[in-house]
Amino acid sequence: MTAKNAAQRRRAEPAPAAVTDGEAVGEAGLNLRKLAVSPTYRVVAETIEREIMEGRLLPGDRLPSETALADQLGVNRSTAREGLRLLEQTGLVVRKSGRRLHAAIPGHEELSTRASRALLLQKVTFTDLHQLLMVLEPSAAALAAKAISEADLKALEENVARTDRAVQAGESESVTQLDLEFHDIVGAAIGNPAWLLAREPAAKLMFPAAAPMINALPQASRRLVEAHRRIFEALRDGDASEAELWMRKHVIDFKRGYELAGLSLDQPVRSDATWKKEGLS
Amino acid sequence: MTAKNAAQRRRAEPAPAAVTDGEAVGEAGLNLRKLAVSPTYRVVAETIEREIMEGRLLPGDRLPSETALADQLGVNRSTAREGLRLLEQTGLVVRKSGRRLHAAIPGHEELSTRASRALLLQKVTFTDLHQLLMVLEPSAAALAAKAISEADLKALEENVARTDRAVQAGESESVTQLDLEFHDIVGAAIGNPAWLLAREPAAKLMFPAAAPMINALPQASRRLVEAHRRIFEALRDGDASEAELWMRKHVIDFKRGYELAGLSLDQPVRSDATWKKEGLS
DNA sequence: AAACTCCAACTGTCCGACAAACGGACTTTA
DNA sequence: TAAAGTCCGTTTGTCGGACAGTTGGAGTTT
Repeated sequence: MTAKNAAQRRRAEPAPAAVTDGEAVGEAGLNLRKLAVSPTYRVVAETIEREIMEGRLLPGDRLPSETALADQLGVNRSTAREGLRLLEQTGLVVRKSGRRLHAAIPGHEELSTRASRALLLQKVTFTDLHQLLMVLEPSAAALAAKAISEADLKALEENVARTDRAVQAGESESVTQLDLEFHDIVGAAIGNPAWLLAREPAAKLMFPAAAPMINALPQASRRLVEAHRRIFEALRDGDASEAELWMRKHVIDFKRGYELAGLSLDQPVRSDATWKKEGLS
Repeated sequence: MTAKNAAQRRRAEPAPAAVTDGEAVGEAGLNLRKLAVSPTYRVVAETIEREIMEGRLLPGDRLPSETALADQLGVNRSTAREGLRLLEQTGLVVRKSGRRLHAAIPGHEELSTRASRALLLQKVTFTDLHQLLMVLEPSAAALAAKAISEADLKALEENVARTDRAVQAGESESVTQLDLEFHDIVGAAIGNPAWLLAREPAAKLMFPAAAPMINALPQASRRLVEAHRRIFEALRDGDASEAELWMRKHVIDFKRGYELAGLSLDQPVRSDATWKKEGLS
């Protein structure tokens, strides 16, 4: 073997794990601190996490093999693995090409998926989502007008074209998907990660929730395309207030359509499509 | 033993785990699908996750013991554990009273902590955060004016008083903390989980980032208290536009102060205080 | 009914094993 | 010589089994 049995000397000693202190005592009196122990696997995770947060492990770097890691930290491989599983879910480590683990920074993709899920469980209503997006989306359009790139414009144009076709064909599934994509592109065009993170979880729930509406009200989807086109043109021309205006109309219209389709605004939204193919890979 | 060796019959058979299919083939041709396997521990996690998402496991319910779980799913306890670790990080299961695991719905607390961390790693700038909150906070104030509860009003009033004292005492640490809290209360007052989730990660980073400013510019913190007080009064009186107005002033002023204090707007924000005591428990 | 005792059931860790997949070095072929 | 093919050491995924320390209750005593 290479250099395996490094810190493994303490034989089978299931000690209550390391000690991460709670808080120092506020006032005078006893010099004790509420000592809180974390299970070792968490300490492992936190250790690696720190390595990444503090830049000693850069995104893309390969992590040590499980055995090596366990060895360095002086824990059993099983324990180290549990720690890795924690990080894996956080998105701080990812599987590149199947096996090997690499350090990474969690993208908004993973975060917003989890956030959406949480919102679902918290029984957000359509009204809740709409209230938020009613504020965010028009501003997003305005901001995007100043910052959008050629590439994004092109993507938008194509999106509008495809949405148009999907509407003609009456494919409600595709329409909602493309609708979501349209708004995502606008949001991303601002180039502000915080913004993206703020809108995406809600958007992911609200836009797909409208699938039934597309079926019920054919003219709704036609208005949708119209609005998208106007927004696209405004963005192309760098006309912030026009973009904002149409986006606002669009979002308002969206709610109206939802109501007209007989969908209840204050019921918790259902998930459906969102989760179908959402494997963690 | 009770009923342990249930599905354990297949002896040590490290099969490549279950098969969660990729996507069906789009066009004609081969009837194959890109088959993607997930490791068993993920399948375990996804299974339990589904139980929770679909309401068969309600928040608060005790999960089966690890052994029982492993038994039911026909996997080894170690594997089941790894699955649990995934869920643990997601917040879908929590430790109530130390040991036993209970189902839960992830609160905005955990989500926004992770989101903030991600934003840090993505090197968000102060400008980014401000751009978002500049849109969200004023609207939040306006919406809160219509919806705020007595309890929240009381909390706000107290917060303002304490902030006032902290400013007098020149405790910049407390001031930023209280500032953050003030805005959190306003955000929460709307009673919209989606809203909370949207603003919190950014708020958690932006407001604390101003600690140095409080020290450098004493009058800045005085203006801060003044603004908070005005906002509180407007909310108390149900005056939406006044609340919005002052919140907007306040947020604008915040940025000005930041600049005047010589802090650079387009540098990635640093973490500091945010992470110090952020253990996962 | 409240307080106390005690034990079975759990969790946290560790050890050891092994099949399958992967990655990279080495060899053969065009 | 570069492309294609082969082979073997690593590494990951799973499994089985063990054991110390805690904990939640059942059962008992006050």
